[in-house]
Amino acid sequence: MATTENTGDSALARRRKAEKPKSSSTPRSASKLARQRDPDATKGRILEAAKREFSRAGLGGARVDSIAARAKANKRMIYHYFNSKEDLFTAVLEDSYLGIRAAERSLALDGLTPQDALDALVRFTWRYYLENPEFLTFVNSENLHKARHLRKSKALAQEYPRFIEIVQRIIDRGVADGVFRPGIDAVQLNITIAAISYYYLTNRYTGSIVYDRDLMAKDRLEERLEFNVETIRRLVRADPSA
Amino acid sequence: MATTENTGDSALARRRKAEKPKSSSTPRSASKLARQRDPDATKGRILEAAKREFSRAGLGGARVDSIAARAKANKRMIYHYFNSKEDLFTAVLEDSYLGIRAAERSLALDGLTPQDALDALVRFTWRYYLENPEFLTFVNSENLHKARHLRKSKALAQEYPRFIEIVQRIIDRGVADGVFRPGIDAVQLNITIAAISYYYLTNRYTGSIVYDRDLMAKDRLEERLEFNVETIRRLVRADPSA
DNA sequence: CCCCATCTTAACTAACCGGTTATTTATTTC
DNA sequence: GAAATAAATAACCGGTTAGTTAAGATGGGG
Repeated sequence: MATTENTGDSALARRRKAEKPKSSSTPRSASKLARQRDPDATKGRILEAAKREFSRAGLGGARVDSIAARAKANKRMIYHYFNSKEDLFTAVLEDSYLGIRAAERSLALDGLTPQDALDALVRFTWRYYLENPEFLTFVNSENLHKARHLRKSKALAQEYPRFIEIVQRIIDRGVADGVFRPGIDAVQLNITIAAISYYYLTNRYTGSIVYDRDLMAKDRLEERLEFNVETIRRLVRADPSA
Repeated sequence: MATTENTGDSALARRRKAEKPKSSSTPRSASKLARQRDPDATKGRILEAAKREFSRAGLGGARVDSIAARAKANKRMIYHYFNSKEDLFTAVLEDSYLGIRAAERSLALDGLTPQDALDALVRFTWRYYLENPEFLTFVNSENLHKARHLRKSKALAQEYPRFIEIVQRIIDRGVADGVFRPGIDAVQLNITIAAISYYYLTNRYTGSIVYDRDLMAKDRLEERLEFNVETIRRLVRADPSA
């Protein structure tokens, strides 16, 4: 669990922890019920609450009042810090995306053999989706809205190229070593690695009915992960003919 | 295209076409603006309109007024025939599910070699999702709601067992012939076949941004389909050791 | 110590939305 | 052909929702 380093904190919360023991340590009047001011904390609580609410019901189903209540903030604060419901959704999306990328970078795959690196990436993807199911909901929601928010996000634009390079490097090393077959497209492979975990987990409810098994039972989850590792191994394996 | 036999008609519409030249062919008073009565047609129009509206915006985002307008029916008719928005969604879901199963049955895979049958199933799955994108939206929407509607549907309960048998039979034949490796779980294989098409197509919008390519360009689609066929072939292939 | 930008709150509103009521009109039944 | 039934319509309702107003609280800078 700790391996993915996901603490449930938003990127904003992470930043705050690291950089800010600034706001004078002992608030003068911690007396009574008078709420202390802490803009960063308020903003952070709103973002975290929004994450949960958007995850629960999607962009359309989420209620701004619920977010405010959950964040223990006044609704006006949401509009003060995030301008609109859609902009708040965009912020959540960005934070979430940066979260998975940060976790991915911490894997240090370059130190592993190509096969181990690929296995590790498959296992990481599975684990991350399993432990952060809201990420799947956001991606679904965003696609329902034709990526309207993602398209406008400048913050993420620079992340994409770096991201596909991870898989490309593994493939290149594997082909050079002769353990992977040549000609594998990095994008197709990456999509496939995501797909086999994503589909199983995002469709956990209908899947459990259609296939008449509890897809989320512990044994079933382990079984699926091993199946996925095997699927990708076979996909990249060099043909024994040569 | 015609191969999947999908005409865009609902199951209800299909039934009506086949069984009902009953309602006397020439309506007596087609005069003026007086709206003719046609319960089946009205119900069918509502279902079709609901399909489009739910597909556009999901259960939460769909507007009952929009459905009524699109169906050229009075809103009250929706409640007359379908009781509630949620029941209407359930009806759409059932119709959609029966649609893909009907198309699947018409494939007649038992007449093919195991390898050809599996290829055909992969191609069918891809084509069906591509031509009926609303199906993907419904599954997503339903999972966001934890399969609340699907669970209650009696009409579909009997479909599920028959459905997994299709893949199981292909596997059994392939293993018997020695072309497939033994020990492949039919459910895992089926999930994987669905996953590699589903993920690519349902995440077409975010995917096109993240991977910086138009995933829906004609060449890209063909490329992906062939990649998927190859992925499944390698997954089931008997190991050359024996 | 006081000004003033920033943070925070409660109350408000205009539009929307799922569902209903009351009524009319067409079709079937006997 | 009258009574009964089913289909269709328009107008309406109560509750909800995203977003706003206006005013007060707070605290850092001068």
